[in-house]
Amino acid sequence: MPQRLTRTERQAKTRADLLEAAARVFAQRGYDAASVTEIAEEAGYSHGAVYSNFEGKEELFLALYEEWVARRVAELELTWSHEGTLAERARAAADDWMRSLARDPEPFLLRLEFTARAARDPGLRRRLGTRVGAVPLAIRRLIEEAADGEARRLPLSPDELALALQALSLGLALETLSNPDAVRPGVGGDVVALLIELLGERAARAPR
Amino acid sequence: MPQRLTRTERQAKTRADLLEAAARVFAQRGYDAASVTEIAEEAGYSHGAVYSNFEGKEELFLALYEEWVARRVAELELTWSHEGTLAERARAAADDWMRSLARDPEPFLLRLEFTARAARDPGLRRRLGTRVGAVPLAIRRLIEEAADGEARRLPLSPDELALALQALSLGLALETLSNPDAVRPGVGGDVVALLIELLGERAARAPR
Amino acid sequence: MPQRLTRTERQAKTRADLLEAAARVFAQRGYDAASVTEIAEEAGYSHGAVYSNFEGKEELFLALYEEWVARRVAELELTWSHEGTLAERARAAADDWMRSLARDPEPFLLRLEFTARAARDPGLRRRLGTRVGAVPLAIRRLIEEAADGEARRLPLSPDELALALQALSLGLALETLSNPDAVRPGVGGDVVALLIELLGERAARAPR
Amino acid sequence: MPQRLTRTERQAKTRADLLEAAARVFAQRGYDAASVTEIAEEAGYSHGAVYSNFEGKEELFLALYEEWVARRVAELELTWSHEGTLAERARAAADDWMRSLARDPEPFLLRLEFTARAARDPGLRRRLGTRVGAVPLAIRRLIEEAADGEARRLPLSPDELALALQALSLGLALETLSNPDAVRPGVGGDVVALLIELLGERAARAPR
DNA sequence: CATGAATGAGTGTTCATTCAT
DNA sequence: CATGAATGAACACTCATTCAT
Repeated sequence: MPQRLTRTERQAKTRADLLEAAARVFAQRGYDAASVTEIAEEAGYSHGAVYSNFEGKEELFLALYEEWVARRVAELELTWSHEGTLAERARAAADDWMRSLARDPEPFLLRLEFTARAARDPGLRRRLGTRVGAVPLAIRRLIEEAADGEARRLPLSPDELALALQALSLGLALETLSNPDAVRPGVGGDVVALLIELLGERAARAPR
Repeated sequence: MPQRLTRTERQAKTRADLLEAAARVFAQRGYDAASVTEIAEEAGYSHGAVYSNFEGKEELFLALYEEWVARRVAELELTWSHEGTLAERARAAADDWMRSLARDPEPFLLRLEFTARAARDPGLRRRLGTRVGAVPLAIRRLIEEAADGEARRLPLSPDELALALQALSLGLALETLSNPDAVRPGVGGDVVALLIELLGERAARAPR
Repeated sequence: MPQRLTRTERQAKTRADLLEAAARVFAQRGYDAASVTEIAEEAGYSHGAVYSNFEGKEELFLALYEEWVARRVAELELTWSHEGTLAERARAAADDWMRSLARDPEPFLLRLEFTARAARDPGLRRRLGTRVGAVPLAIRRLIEEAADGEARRLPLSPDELALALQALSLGLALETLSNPDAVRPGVGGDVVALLIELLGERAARAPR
Repeated sequence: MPQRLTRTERQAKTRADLLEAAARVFAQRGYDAASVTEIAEEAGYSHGAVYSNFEGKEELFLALYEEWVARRVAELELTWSHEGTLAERARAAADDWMRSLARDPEPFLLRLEFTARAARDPGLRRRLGTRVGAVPLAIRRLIEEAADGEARRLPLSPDELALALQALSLGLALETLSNPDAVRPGVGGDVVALLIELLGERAARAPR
């Protein structure tokens, strides 16, 4: 039984090892400065192993990024799953995001590198887009789910509310990176919660 | 008369020529792919001229970026200078920004590249920070100036309102680049104006 | 009946499939650029199959080259078997060679590559030599067979006449490849026939 | 005076050094196996120097090959310049060629490599062709010059005689490389001289 | 016999930068 | 100030080959 699937299992292990090592090395050096050889050696393989398991450096990165996005979405769903009003949940999610950024900014930094790169490479834009798009999709879904009694009446469609919240989060992340001192911890949650409360107040006064 | 200041003028001309060429080449290729030689030749010099006028490629870029920021601030001030309420001005500024992004995304793309790069290079972070910081500074100043009768009563300090508006703009820019179809033109202005109106409504109902 | 010799037959089939695929791929790409994997896949196997049936890439090529030489010799013999004088037969053979070169220059090109390579690799020289040598051998044999009444009296031994005819053919092939326009079709046959006629004329005037 | 042209002279020296080193390294290893770095180091420079003086490895080779061809043509003209009949001169030239091949086969081997390569690369074919073509051109010119009284009456145009002599030489070179034992030293001269004599004899008996 | 994961040798090229002129 | 020859660091990728299954 432990011998079954040996072939396949071993390959899966190699792949996982490489992804783990890639996470460390990309984080430390950035995409360009990270060499395939260093990643492979960090994982205990020859660089050729990367080419046996991925199309190349870019695909390795994209596979890794996909994992990060999935993890981010899972975190978001976990945070959101706690009880509370829409505003409370959104505040929690925003604070969560800002904390994750402070703890480990690398996925976001690498996203920035790749967004710039993708703007000059249509093929990459498509491949990156399908990964990156998962987060706003999840946000919209969560808002819609939470919206049974609440969000439906807001003077902003779930779509555009999701867009605005995501934009606020990304923008604050960018500002934090550019000038950490200018962004008070907690301001993200405050602004997000305030926005939703304000929307709620207007909805209350001017019901459809 | 045309010969006066020849020495200094000539150098200034070379420098200006190089910056102009750099703008074209960086925009077309991105920072890494733009070669010093190509920039110099685009300007009609040899690559050595770059090293006579700038410390190196990075300083050339930073000087150029400084110009872009100054231009962006000037545009912002111009847009803002039109009559109107705070919300109207903010909407105009946001729409203006999104249009400038659609027309010429390169300065923003290059900022993304450099933000990521700066996160791993403290010296660069400092040098980039002093340039990039000019925009949020200007936004805050404009809000404060416009706030004589209006903004002072808002339930958000000018500082944090400026931060939020800037974050919204940057975030929408990032989303536009990642997935152009997801960002309706005009949504930036709508959200920004809505936020300010909502703030105003609450202020009206709950005066300090 | 269709099941008989399955074991051996199947292997022979694989080997034959690989050789056939190798002919196509080597011809299309040249030796270096042809990859073992592409050859194997062209034949419908994995690259490992090549290593089960041949020592490696070089041996695969040499086996293929041997086939080409055998085919070339067979063609030569067929052409030669038509009735005629020595000069007529030689002309036909030369024209035949030049046509086969125009139709499919690859075997000759690969020979050039390998001749150069063999000059720096004694082991390869030996292995290539035994294959390549079959053609001049055949030429000499054909000349001798045809020489009953004729060639024996020529002022050049069959050996050296064979050498000269072969040299003429190879040299014209090389010139054709280097500058196709400089080599009129048919010039090969003309020169070869002329040489033999001239030899015959002298022999007639100055019998041994 | 020794300081004048320093800049230019120094560069010319570098270029010459690199060509000289390239001759040694290409000869020893063949084109593919010769690395740019080894050539540069053999000449006492960094590999970058190659790229300052030549477009790349291929251009370096082609420049070198051009020199070889020029030297070959010069040798040919020197040999030919000795007094004698057409047959005597052609014999001397052929023997000379075969000796130069025995002494230093590398230029010819490299030509074989490049002929094969050029057959799959039209751009290279053109660039190689202009170099290689110089030799047959010279042969034809020499024949025509010597032909005042003699060659004009031969039953073969100078063009085609040049072609035949060149083909014989190239073909014998190829055979020598493939199987040195099969090619008696001097056979080249013998055959070439015999061919011309035979042509002369027929011309004498059947004057135009 | 055939497969395919993993190995690891091998290299041309680009380009920012320096510095002598 | 501007030139441009020379430097040298840095790297993804291909592919023949091996070997466990």
